[in-house]
Amino acid sequence: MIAKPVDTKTRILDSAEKLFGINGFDATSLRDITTEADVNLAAVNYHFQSKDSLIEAVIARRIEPINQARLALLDAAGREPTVEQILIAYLGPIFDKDISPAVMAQMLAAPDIFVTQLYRKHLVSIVERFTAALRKALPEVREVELLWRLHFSAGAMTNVLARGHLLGELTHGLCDPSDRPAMLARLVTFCAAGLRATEGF
Amino acid sequence: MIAKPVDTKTRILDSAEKLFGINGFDATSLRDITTEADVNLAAVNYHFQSKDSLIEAVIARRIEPINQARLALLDAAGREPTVEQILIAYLGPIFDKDISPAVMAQMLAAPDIFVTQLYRKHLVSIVERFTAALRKALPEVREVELLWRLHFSAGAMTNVLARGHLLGELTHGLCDPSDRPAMLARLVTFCAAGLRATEGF
DNA sequence: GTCTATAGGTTGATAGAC
DNA sequence: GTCTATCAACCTATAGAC
Repeated sequence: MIAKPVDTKTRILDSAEKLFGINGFDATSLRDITTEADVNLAAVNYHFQSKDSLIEAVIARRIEPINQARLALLDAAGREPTVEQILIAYLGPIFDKDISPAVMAQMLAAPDIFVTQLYRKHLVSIVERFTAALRKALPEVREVELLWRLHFSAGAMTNVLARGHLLGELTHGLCDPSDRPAMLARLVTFCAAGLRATEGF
Repeated sequence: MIAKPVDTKTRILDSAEKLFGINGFDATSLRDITTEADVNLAAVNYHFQSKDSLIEAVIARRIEPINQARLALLDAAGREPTVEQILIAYLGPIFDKDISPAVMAQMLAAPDIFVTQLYRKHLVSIVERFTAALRKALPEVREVELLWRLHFSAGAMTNVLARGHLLGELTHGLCDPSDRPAMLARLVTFCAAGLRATEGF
């Protein structure tokens, strides 16, 4: 079997994704990326014009297939999906795809303008679809509460993507972050309970 | 009333905290900080030796009073605190103190070594105390589950600290992130329900 | 303690040969 | 498309005068 040759552009994207995830966008220089990818420094500007555009490209390459998978799962759950089905449709693809979770996490700390831009470009329509589904599944939860709780859920998801791998270490092996399906199940259980919570305590 | 003069060291810490929160650790240069603080560039190295030590100092200055407030609240809740009381003791001080939430969020995206170090230095003993309290309040939840759910809760908290202010904008004003007590109450309700969730679905 | 000046190194981006 | 070479700007950290 002959290894398929990978073109320069893809090699840059792969290396950038890897290094961005480890060290962040700012701390990763174009030189780091081109060295890792074993391509020439000038190639990155030839293919992506600027570092900012490269960051955008790294994210866009992963987020679009994930969004497609999300909608497909939501549709497959039928006309009246449960809270759990909705959460699995939203969260599952992120855990499935060979996305670099760390890159997603880096976005959390990126400047507001950058995050807002990405949200509007890649996420707003998805979030609207899923919010609508949840609204229907949880008619007893007021709209404001629902939106806040979605925000909390997104945070739980991001944190587990960003730092899940440390949890194994910090709990002396008791928690196993490499078991992705189990992690997803736990996250869904947690968020579903939070979304369904009764107000006031 | 005469304004209290603020010394150089404090001015550097204040400016660093502000700028780190907005642009992150890497993207903020010592020049940015000294310009904002209106002090000389060399002063930062005189007072803090290096940029890394400055980052450490910025975080340590805030985290220690918070941890003290946390333990005080936990103690004040008595010998058998409820899940809600425990959560309020842990989460409340972060929302109270005039900490820069954004700086806390930046830590989330920092390199693993840095995060692990900070965790071990400032958080591990606190987390142990709170985990023990929760274990007692939730005897029906297995240890592994509890640890995972704490991780989820921490994520929800961090996300709301880091990006809560965007939620107002993104929900067209429906959610109001400036109402901190309401935000805390919602977060506590959400996490408490998640922590108490029944396994399997 | 505070300053100026600068060393010594990195960065993103580009010009121009092949 | 890919390379080398280089620019101009920026960075952290420090030496040494006051």
